[in-house]
Amino acid sequence: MTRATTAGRPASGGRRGRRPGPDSSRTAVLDSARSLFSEKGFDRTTIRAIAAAAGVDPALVHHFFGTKDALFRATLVLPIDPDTLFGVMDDHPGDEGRALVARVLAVWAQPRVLEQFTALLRTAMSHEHAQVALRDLLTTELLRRLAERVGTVDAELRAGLVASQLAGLALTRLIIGIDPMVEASDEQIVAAIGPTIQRYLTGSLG
Amino acid sequence: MTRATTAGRPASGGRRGRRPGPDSSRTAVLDSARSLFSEKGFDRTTIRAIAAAAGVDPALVHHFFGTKDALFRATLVLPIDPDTLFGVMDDHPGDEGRALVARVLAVWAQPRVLEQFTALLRTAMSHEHAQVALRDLLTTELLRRLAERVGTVDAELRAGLVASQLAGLALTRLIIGIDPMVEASDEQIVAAIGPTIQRYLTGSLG
DNA sequence: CAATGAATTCAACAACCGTTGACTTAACCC
DNA sequence: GGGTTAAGTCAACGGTTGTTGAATTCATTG
Repeated sequence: MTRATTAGRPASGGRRGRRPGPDSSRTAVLDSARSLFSEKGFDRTTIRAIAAAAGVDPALVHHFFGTKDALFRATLVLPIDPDTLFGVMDDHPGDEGRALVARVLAVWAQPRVLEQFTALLRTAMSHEHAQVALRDLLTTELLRRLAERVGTVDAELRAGLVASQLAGLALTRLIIGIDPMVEASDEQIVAAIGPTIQRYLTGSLG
Repeated sequence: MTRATTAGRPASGGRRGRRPGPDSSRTAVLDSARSLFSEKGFDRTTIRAIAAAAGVDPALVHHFFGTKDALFRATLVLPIDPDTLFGVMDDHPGDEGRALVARVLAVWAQPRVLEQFTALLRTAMSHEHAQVALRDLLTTELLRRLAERVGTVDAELRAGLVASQLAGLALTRLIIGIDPMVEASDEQIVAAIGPTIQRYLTGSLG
């Protein structure tokens, strides 16, 4: 419960000046921004809407973060430790695929992470900055580490295939909402997609 | 070469009134709109930019299509015949996965189709209309027909899994541009992803 | 060749957006 | 407790956007 203010619309009564009490309205702005960016994407989210959701004046957003792009970037300090993500693979030799999928689903279950990830995914579709950011994130953080673990000649292609299946899972399950993918249990997803990842990692691609 | 005008910026010299010659500037607007929607998505594409690319006044766009949403919808008369898409599966019994992937790649090779598809995908990320449109397109046109062909009890989940891998392929290869996925040849993609689709269709999901 | 209608442009409106600068109030430090 | 600094608001500017209505020119038909 780090949320300050009741997140209503105007300010606390319309008064001016500094707020009394433990005013962490900076994090309130960040939370509202994360939520709105995640829900509507970058372009359809206005600074005024963020400010209103945080119960704050629009000018305060600029006071804290400067520009809208900067606010978006501040939203994206990702709490996903790649080593934690891939470390689980070491614990299940021969069954890395299922382990990785289960891990990914567990990570997406964290609301904060889910919001950041969907916001990045949504924005990356039409905003060049986010597109580059997502590509770099996938390439350097994900693909590179995966390729290192695989070690074979076609490691990069294998890592790309893994990314493609996981990206498609995110798209159909989190963003677009294809019914059977949304309603399927985590266990069903792991059972269905795990072997695919396993084959992309270590199987034959011929 | 159905394109009219040289697609410059203003009009033909700045004159008023009706243009002489075979005025197919309506389709010029449609082409420009398709191209820009595909490149930048719905929100970041302005009617003024579309008009400029078509060498036409912004007001003409409204004269033809009314609202911006209507123009977008007019852009989306999809030339993908689902039966043509899935018909290829009948010709390769037991190898439907590879056949379907190859077919999908061939369809994406058509510039017109590629533009419409990427525009829809980009816009579906943040625009509710397009999101519903894409979901319905996938669900009724794609999943339903796929499910009919599969016929088993878990047909819907299987169709959803197919959609997830194909959507991820589109995302990484067409939109975000993950290097190994872009540079891979069609044959490599078919060889790698075809068996995945095959397993989702007819294999064991346990 | 006059008349009708459609194609096309011009100019502008109203709304909204991101951003800025001046101002006010509270918290904090010596 | 006075002074400094940061939090917070207000009002407004300049730009862009979707959209509209009137005016103008061409194609077409009788």
